[in-house]
Amino acid sequence: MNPVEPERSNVVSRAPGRPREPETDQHILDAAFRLMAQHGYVRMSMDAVAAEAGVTKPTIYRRWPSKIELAMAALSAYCDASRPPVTGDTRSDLIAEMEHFRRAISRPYGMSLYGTALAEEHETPELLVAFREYLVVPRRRALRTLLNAAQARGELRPGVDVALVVNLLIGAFYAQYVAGDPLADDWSEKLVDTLWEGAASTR
Amino acid sequence: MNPVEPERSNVVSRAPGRPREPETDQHILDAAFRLMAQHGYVRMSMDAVAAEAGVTKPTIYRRWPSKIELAMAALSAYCDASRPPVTGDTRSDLIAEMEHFRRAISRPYGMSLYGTALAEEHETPELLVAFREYLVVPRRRALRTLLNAAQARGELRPGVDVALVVNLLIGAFYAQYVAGDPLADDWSEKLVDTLWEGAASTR
DNA sequence: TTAAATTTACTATACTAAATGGTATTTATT
DNA sequence: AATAAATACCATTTAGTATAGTAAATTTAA
Repeated sequence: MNPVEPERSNVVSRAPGRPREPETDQHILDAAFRLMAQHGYVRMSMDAVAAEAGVTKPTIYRRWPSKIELAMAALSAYCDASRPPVTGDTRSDLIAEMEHFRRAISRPYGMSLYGTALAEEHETPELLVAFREYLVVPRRRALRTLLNAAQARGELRPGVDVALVVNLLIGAFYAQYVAGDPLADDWSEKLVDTLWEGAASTR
Repeated sequence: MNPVEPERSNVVSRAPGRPREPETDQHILDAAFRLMAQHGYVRMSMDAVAAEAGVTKPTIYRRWPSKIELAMAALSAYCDASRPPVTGDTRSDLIAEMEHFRRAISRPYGMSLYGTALAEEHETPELLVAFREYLVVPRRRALRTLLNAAQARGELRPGVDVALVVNLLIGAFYAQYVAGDPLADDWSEKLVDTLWEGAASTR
């Protein structure tokens, strides 16, 4: 997933020859990510990536052997490991995590990446695999950890499937977006509370 | 959204000239829908549609003026108005509707269409608009109707946002699919029950 | 110490082969 | 005569490559 490193005969001493421009890797990855989110994988052209990164095409191909490799590297590089801190209060921790998610998909083109990853499922399955690994799994794992802790503290109704609750939480955002409705500021709070208390009026 | 009809000076008498092949419209729409679902809108080529429909490109362009118009027509034609019957039992009606949905996105390429519609949000926004109108809105409306009736019967906890419950129900499928996990046969039932009773152990 | 040789990175440009949306022209059918 | 359909075509775009020359680093030799 990382750029192809030039061979080195000696680990300590610098390799001979002109060293790579140090900032170029990131410029290319940023451009690729942005163009893929905005236009989709198919419409992300290598010419456009080169132009936006301020380099030429051979400079890209020196680092990544193909368009799909570049796209996967861009997803990997974007992978946002920063998560909201865990306090131990289940409700506020869930809301914080969902707010983090809401802001992510409220960014410009924040949801389009989901689209192109799903759309490429059959043509370019590696893209969906990478997308899941770098952008989907980390958030799901964080939510699962929160809910497992709540379950250990006896805060969950017996028999509740934690994975299903994760799907309910995350999916509600997808559904709202797919429907074309806006994600209001108090959405995360209402979402967590409704799911926590349930929809039914009687037990 | 319908194919362009040739002008007719007289409603009763037949229009002059060679009549259109009667089944061609549907063949083209079927091919367009299938190819769009399988390969995505960008990769759905007019040549491939023509080949799969057993016609030539000008035959398509006689009916729809452009690729995007054909794609929207294909979505419209696919629009599945058939819904499971409503019995009045909220739980079983919800489960039936969700099972209907589960089967739809479990079909081959059933979810890829969501992907390409989302991916085209900025390049071809008409596609997402049509997708919402023909494939998203009908299902959401059916669920909303079910839940409104339940609410009128006092079956919902006071203050519950019906639109939010719709998002929770539908979105859970999306989230499961995006995560790459299979949609088991008892999914709809577990989903409805979990959401109905809530996740919390105490009131 | 210094200059040349070597090695690698980068730019610029052109190119290929294939695919694509759309059309002008011709032929077939009623 | 009038319309539908088929053939052949066009202009453009695209991923990827090839070539020629320049820039920046190290290695080697005088």
